[in-house]
Amino acid sequence: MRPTVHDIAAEAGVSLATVDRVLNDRPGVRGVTKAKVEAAIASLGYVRDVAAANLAKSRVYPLVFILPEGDNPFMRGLEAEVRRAGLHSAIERTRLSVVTVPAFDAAALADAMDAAIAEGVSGIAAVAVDALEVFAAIDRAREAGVPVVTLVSDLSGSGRDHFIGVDNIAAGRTAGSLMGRFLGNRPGRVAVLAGSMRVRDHGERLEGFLAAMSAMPNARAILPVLEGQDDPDLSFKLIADCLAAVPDLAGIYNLGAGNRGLLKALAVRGTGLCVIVHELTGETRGALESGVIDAVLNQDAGHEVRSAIRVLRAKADGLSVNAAQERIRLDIFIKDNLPPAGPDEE
Amino acid sequence: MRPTVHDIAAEAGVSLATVDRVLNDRPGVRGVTKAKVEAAIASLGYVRDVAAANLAKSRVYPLVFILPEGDNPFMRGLEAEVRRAGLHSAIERTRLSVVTVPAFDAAALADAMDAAIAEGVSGIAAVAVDALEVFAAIDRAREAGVPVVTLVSDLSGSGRDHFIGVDNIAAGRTAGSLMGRFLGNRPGRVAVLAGSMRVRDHGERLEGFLAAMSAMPNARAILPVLEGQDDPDLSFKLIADCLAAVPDLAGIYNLGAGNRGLLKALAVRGTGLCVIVHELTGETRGALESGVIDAVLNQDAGHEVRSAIRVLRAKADGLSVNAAQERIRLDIFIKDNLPPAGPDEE
DNA sequence: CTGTTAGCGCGTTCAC
DNA sequence: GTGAACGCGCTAACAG
Repeated sequence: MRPTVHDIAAEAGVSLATVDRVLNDRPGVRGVTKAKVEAAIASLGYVRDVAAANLAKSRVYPLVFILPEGDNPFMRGLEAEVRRAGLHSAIERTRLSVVTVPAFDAAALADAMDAAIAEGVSGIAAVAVDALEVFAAIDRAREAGVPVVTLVSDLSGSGRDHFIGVDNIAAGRTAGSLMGRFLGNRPGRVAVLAGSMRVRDHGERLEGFLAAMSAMPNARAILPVLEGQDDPDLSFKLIADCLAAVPDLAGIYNLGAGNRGLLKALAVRGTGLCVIVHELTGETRGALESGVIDAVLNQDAGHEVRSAIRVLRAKADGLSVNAAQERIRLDIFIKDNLPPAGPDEE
Repeated sequence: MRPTVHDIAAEAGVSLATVDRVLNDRPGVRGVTKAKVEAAIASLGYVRDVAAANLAKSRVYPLVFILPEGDNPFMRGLEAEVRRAGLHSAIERTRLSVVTVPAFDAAALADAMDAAIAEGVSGIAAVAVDALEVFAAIDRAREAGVPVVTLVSDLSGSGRDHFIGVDNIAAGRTAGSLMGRFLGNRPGRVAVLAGSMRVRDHGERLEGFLAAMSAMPNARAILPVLEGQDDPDLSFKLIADCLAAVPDLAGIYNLGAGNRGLLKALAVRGTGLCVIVHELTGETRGALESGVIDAVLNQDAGHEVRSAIRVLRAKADGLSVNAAQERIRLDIFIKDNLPPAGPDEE
């Protein structure tokens, strides 16, 4: 049996309450007493039983996820993962809720954050929009003692406690590297489709992609970036026009959403191209299987949600997080290592 | 607040003990009473608080991992992950131990399993060797009520409760697909290095690799498989000889261990080759960064260990496991999406 | 067959 | 400053 608070109390010659005060770093303990207790803790190798502690506290953690609304499949997948995690909320003593706001709408995001703070949530996870209103809302949360993590798209430089998502520069590099190798010495230019350069993750991916492509042995021309606003219809039009206008097109990298439009355009005329996109969804999975898409770069939404919950709980309790363990990997999927379809769609 | 056993007792008009008997499916309850309690459980939407239950039981789960000994870096990494998971054993009420046995030694593995059963462990995770002794030992564990999971290399057809590892046929296909695409229309033959065809995972990887290569648009000759017995020295010799004897060698796939020998041989003369190997270790990481290796296929040892623990605990409690959640993914790493080096070495 | 009671390890009033 | 006692949700003795 491992040591309990009783053992420590006995070892240190004090009562349970005093041990508890020392353990939770609360006032009302003399320095000498505290030292005695700490010595006992160290010598016995005590580790607190978190489950029992939570049981005693009977504390619940209301956590809110603020996500962009709309039909972006990745975001809807993220939402589904939050709901799924909510099923386990019982055992984890956490109560999860999702709030959706218009995409790229900084004011709406800030409002949602303020509402959450007012409600007294114990943590906020949000897909950050790069705007001053959001910086300010994060600061207000900080003042209110509510931890904030950014999800998928970061806002470094703000007061957010943690970022949960992939290294987007590395993601772009990975795409460029794969594109270069898959194309080999085949001639032709490459097109890049983005959502909007106004969000950080897209900008970072582009940066990494261009760097990797230019480092390839075979120099290759990259067409000016197409901005599809993550909108399927606009993306379709941009790609269709591009396919018509660029006879020697060799590859396409879509670093944003809007895959549906891209795939629709490729269905018309899209063989022989090297196509690399982000996010494994029902659509991209199908296109990977049928050979229309060559590779999908993915961030696991389920991992991200669970990581956000762990981090927010830890921060709410004032604990430190193991950054290495919370790092989100960039998955490379090709037709052959595609995992079986998940419950929502993956 | 969610309902507790007290609420159920009140709702059903019985005592706590009766509720507990029904919940844990223990005898000594009349059919009518049982039905009443079950109705109350359903109507209140009760879900048991596992943490509290474990606390009350103060049960511990002694789990044993049986791994091949020797300097196979992947296996040592697995062992390190078990030790790391052991640090959390406190909170999970699990006591982890590792036993190493000579690699490919079925009798030693069977003995270790019998010893574990005799010790009264509540679960066994083992890297399976494909032999009758092991089948028999698994059956004995089953009779003793001790759940068994196979790790990394499966033994389907045996009585093992679960397999934790990657789909090795898909892994081979993935390697073949990447090899084919990376080589493109470059001419040359491809060599395959294996440990031993006597273990299932190696056989399955080869099968997948050959299938994928033959499905490529450019037909390419594959040299006869080299069996390095997962031994660095033998692997070195085989590859060095191959490099000398095959002037038009274009690529090498190592589907087993022994990467150290392979890398040593490549250091002598190994530029311009497409090299794909398994398992991300300190060695393969370095070779990936320096460009000697083009891709590493990996199974996350940490995930595997944690999955094994979850599955064994569930089986020990007679619970069902969510197979989809426990599936181990095949990671593809290239230079650009390499995660930061982990605590042990990755 | 069913109910009572005493903890599991910890946090938290309250008194002293 | 410090300590005793109760309860979190559940299980397991022991009565009845």
